Amino acid sequence: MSSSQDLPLSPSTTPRNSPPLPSLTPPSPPPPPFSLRASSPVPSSSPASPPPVARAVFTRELAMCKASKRWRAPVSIFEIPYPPTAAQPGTTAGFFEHLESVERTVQEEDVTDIPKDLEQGPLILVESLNKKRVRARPEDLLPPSPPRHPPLKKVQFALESNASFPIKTRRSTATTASSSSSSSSPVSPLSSTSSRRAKSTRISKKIGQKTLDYDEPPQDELAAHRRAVNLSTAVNNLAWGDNDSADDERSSPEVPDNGHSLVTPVLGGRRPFPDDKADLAAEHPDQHRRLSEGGDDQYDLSDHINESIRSSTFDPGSSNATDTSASALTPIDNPADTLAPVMTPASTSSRLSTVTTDADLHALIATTTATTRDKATDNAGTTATVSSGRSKKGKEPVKTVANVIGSRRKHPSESTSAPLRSTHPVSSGLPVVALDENVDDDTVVEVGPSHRLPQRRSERVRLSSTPAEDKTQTLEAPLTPQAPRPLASIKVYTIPVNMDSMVFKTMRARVLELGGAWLGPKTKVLQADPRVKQEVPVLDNDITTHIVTALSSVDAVKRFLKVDEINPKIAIVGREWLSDTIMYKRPMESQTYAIAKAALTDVAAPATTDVEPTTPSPDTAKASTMNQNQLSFHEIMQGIQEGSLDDGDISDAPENDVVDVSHEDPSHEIAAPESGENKPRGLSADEVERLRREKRCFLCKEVGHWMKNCPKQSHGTTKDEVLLQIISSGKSEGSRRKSLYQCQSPHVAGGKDEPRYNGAILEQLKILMDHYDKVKTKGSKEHFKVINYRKAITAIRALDYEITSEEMALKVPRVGKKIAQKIGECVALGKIKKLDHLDWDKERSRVETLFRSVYGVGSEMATEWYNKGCRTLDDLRKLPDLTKNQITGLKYHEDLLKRIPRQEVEQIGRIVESAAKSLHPDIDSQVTGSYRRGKLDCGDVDIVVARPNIDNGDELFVIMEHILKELVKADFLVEHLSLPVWSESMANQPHHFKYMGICKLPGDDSVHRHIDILVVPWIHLGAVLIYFTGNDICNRSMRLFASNRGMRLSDKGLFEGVIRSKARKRVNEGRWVAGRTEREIFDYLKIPYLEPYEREC
DNA sequence: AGTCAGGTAAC
DNA sequence: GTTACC
DNA sequence: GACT
Ligand SMILES: O=c1ccn([C@H]2C[C@H](O)[C@@H](COP(=O)(O)OP(=O)(O)OP(=O)(O)O)O2)c(=O)[nH]1
Ligand SMILES: [Mg+2]
Repeated sequence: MSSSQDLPLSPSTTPRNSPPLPSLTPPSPPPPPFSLRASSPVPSSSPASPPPVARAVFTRELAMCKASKRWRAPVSIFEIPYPPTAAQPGTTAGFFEHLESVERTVQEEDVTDIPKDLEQGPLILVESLNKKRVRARPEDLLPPSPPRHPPLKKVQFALESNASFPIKTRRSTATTASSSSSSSSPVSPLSSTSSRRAKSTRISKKIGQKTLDYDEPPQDELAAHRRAVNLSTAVNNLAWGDNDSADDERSSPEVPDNGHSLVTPVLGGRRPFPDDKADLAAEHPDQHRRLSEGGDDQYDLSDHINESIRSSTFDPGSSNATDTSASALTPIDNPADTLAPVMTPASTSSRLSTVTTDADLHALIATTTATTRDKATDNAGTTATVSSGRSKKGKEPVKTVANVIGSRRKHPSESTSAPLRSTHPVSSGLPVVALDENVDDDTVVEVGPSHRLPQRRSERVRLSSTPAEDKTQTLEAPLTPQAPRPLASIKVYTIPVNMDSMVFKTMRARVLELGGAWLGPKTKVLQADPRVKQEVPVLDNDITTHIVTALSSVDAVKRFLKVDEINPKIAIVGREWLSDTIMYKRPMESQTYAIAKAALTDVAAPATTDVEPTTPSPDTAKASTMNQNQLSFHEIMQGIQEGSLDDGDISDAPENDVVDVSHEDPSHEIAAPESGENKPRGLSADEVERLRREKRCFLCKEVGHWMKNCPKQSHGTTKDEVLLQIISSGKSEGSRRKSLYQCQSPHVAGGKDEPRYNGAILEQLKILMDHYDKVKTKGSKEHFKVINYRKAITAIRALDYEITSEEMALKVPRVGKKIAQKIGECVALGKIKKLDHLDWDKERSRVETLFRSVYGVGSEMATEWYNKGCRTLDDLRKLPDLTKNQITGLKYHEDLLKRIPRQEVEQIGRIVESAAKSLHPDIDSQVTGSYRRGKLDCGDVDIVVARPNIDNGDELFVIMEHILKELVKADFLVEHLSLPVWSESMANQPHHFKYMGICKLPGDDSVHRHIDILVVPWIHLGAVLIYFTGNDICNRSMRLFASNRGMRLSDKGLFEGVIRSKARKRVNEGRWVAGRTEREIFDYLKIPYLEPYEREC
């Protein structure tokens, strides 16, 4: 059982000091990147026993914690790091200092090591945090991926599964709205037809608007639109009181429930998968092992729950720990810890995996309720004696819930919708970076030799050299003007429409520098300028090689150029072609970036960013159109009408698709794992390396980043960071790390007190900040002012000493002249002068703050409404133009303002998890957000869901759909704030689905809670965890850090080779380089790994 | 003087 | 394109 | 408002 040996420690699990490099580990079968549910080495803690290494870490950190006086054994580990109110002292400074120190490290090494590597060819130097170096092949840097075959299998399997999941008969009636009180679920089965989706889009909109009149709402109307109603509509109506109970009856039965049939005797090693995906599991046993082994037997549900509660010590700390199963299986070392009512990752996940039926889910909810109540009785947070404890109070509710559930459950056979079809060929591609395959070979670039340019040389171009020569470029001599002219063969005509002017300008500059010719407009005229069209240069059909545009169709291009025909030899490509061409310094293969011939819909809007990389097939246009039609989750579920594409979609040559997918994926901005790289496949390893180097130089030279980066890399870090480091290291002796733990000890007792220093200062600065926040958040400057106040406040809060003078304050990172002065006043006079002459309208700020506390109401509307005379929430409720979210925000205003105790967060987490697992036991979930950072209470519940090795949108959407359906059915989700959207283009690509809504645990006295659920691709999990764990300031800092190095960090991963205009606006996508695990990203950025609790910046 | 993250959904 | 939110 |  204990499979600790199976789990190569994932990078993330390992302590900072530990060596293992993630990417290098995996031999053939990629190791399970990690488990969502990481239990980890958090500072104190002695959760379930972790694998050896992790254990060592535990021990070490535990020792540190104990060293700090305040350590208390039996308490939840989170209480230690987190004082109730304040973030731990030292954290802030620590974070920045952290980045700062990283910068140094990077510089030193980059300069010396990299060159060396280059000489050695294909190898790329990778440095682990602990300075341990390892050489890895480029592909090792990429997500380990499964090989060429698996992907194929995946696809095929998807197809098969489709067959096995016959599309449910979509009883449109299911869409009906029901009263919230009623138990039925409004959710209807999912329809998988693509065409339907397309159609439904519009319908839903209509309906959506209609729902706004919920007050007087014509049930008839609802009935009329029944088929088209989407989930949100239904639910909202339901919540608002509209109801159609009759539907309940109908819909429930009709909804087939796969969950049921899927249930399989769980566990026991490689149990077969419930569905057709079994073979997939077989292929990647590792990935499935974790959960499979989690529990060998079916547990009694209540036992699971109790167990998880009892034994839990959910360690939010570790990120993608792979030791999940290990910890799950290992006995708990310290019984005392088990008292903490924290969710145990391991135990929970493994055990919950047995929860596969509705009944189980409901039972879980019921049990949860009981548990909750018991705990409420208990001293929160300490003991959760579920078994005996929950008797009276607990039972009653449970029963009730159970009954309800029971009735509802009678239609367990409803099924989850069939997996969405992923086979559509057209949908498989997105802007492709033509690197895969042999770029060199296909050379093709239609640019056609025929139009080889004469000598129309662009400005500063020098003699050209082949791209290959570029490789000579080194850090030392990066930007020689005599650079080669790799783009000498192209003459581009770029249409500025839908492009940012700075981006346009930057692209032009790059093209000229690289030897290309620029035939179109030299600048982008402001849209407002009506003359824009008149200034468009005439298209030269003879010499132009490429037309670059953000327009969505060739027809649109013709219209813009005012021409009837365009020389077929001219490649009409999306702007991605140009940015990639610039990035790689070689003409990309045009076809990949070709735009649609014609748009079916005239909506040629935002095609800008993602031009369909369609192949010149007739389907192209269709595909792009379809992409524009996004359907809400709901619409799909209902499978509204019949669109014809449906069949075509499904029947589309599966085999070809399979093949295509495996090969095309790499082209996606987020390279498929198997592609081996996001790096150009057709390029030799050294060329790849060269590109990497060039990127730096490139950036430096052109964009201006280089100037900043270069210096940084060569000498110092940015001032901010250096300063911080010096300061922080100077003042609080023992490294920040230490301070981190140190801070935990002093004041942090579990209680509520906030034993922090500088209380008066913090309080007054907060008032000022709030003031500025109210005044006008958007006026650009005020916005950042508020952010900086927040940073300063957080930094001060993290201090472990009292500030006694202005000078002293000035030394604190992120406290500048002005704030230091204010602090000086505060310590000297007891009050910040400014507070006295704030000429602000106190009433206004009070009211606007109140308004803004309503979900969906921001500063703009708050101000507007105040100006209109509104003063109370009731005034707002009467407004006619409220959005749906504002309506629900008002409806649950009181509840939503309440903080959520960790314990409740865990309960909610378990419910969502069980819903997810009821579809597939190996689906994993983790509560992130402030919970994972260890906060004692949270503003909402943030949950991430993923399934090992599942990356494509279609499959993920099914998971999301299933979860929502189950939770709505269980009356757990009572209102939707934002629903996941589906479009055909997501099918074969990684895609994130986000749900935001309001949930409520069973029980009359339970509070409505805001919940966010993300269902994400496995390969993006690390990036998502970083993003969703936050905090926001930490995210922004890391992103800025990446940005300063020509990279980009988002929830999709870490990208390199990102080009930005002078205004710092991004010009291209960049190449995906990391994202599977958190550690992978930290490593690539060369930032020492930060545990979640260290991310409270 | 210019930067201050990057993304999504809803309208 | 704006607003609000993560 | 802090920092480059
Ligand atoms: O502007 C933002 C807001 C949030 N996030 C990320 C970080 C954050 O941790 C996570 C979840 O957001 P949420 O609003 O739930 O914040 P939280 O950190 O979980 O705090 P709270 O306790 O208020 O939920 O999303 C961002 O990246 N940028
Ligand atoms: Mg949160």
